[in-house]
Amino acid sequence: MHSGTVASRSADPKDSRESKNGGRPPLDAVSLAIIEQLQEDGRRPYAAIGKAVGLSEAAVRQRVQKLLDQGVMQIVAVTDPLTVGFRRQAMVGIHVEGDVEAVADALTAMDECEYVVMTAGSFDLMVEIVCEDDDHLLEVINGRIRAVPGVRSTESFVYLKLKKQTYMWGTR
Amino acid sequence: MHSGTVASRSADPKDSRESKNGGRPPLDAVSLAIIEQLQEDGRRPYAAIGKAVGLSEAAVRQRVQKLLDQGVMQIVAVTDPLTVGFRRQAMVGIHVEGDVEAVADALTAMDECEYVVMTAGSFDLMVEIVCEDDDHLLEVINGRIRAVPGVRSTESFVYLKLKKQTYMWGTR
DNA sequence: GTCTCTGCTTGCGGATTTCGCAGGAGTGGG
DNA sequence: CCCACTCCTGCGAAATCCGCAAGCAGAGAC
Repeated sequence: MHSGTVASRSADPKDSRESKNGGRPPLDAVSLAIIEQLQEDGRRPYAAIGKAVGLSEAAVRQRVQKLLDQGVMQIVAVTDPLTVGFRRQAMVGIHVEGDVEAVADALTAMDECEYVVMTAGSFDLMVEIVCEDDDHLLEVINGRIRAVPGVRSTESFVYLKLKKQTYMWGTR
Repeated sequence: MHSGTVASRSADPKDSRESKNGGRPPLDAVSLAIIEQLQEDGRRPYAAIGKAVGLSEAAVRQRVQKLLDQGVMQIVAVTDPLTVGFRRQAMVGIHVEGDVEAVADALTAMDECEYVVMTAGSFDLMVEIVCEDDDHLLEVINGRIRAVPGVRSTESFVYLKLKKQTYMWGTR
């Protein structure tokens, strides 16, 4: 029902330059503040957020709902995978020949790829892999990733220890 | 109050091999299921989670609280930084001489480092940097990171486009 | 000017959820 | 056996969520 609002926006000719990253105006200052609140505590009640950002409870509720619908943010539990039983993680740098985006899409479709980003530098693509054990990791990297058409070569960086993991941009 | 529980556990001699990653038994199956639920929706009510994992509402609440207190998981809003006004991101690979962990700690203390991990491979450390613009990025990488004692050299991979970002391990 | 659209506010009530606390069951130590 | 500890359940009271309605203000379009 809320998505109807978004759809009507897309129909607006002025929004034709809308791309996948979301061609919407960078983001309102108040919404930023709301996101900050939820980055500190994803379960913080709407009333408390409203008090913090200077909005009514209902307004906060509407904004949060829209932000979620639009995919601008998501409220989720995050963990250190090592703690949750995934014993092998790695960052993999990839050299691509041909269409980088196509390769990225193929990797995105893999469950074990938790993070996929196109980069400038000596790698065209960097992906983070989450696996249960060494065999699994080997199978994913040497079996599946290298099998993707366009992947010229890969370089792996197995995780030894996760030192920091935050989601607090804007909170500074 | 709940932290007291943790402290008493630490006092147990059997837990002496407890390290920073948390020397606790890999994690209960039920807790795993709870985390899965919260990875799908960080605001899902305790009663609904309880129904899904076969526990009472109160029990789920206690478990979640403990998981949060222990730092096993956190419930937060996550966004694509590009959407939120941070226009420059980069992964930085670092070669270290001397104590890798000390360097990692120094980088962890920097606000702009969102992600710090010790790796095996041609880099000793990989860190993800979130900045507002090119100047900021330059200052962080060439000014601050390289100034950390023990950093021998760095290699940067500027983000062009974030293709995937999930937090759904265990959901497969 | 008027009309319309969008977004915020206030207020409301009912359903739902959160939260604290009083037990009860199971375990391991002395 | 008893104690201490952990984990669970059940149950009210308080707070929160959620939908809805009416009113208002600003921005455009015409």
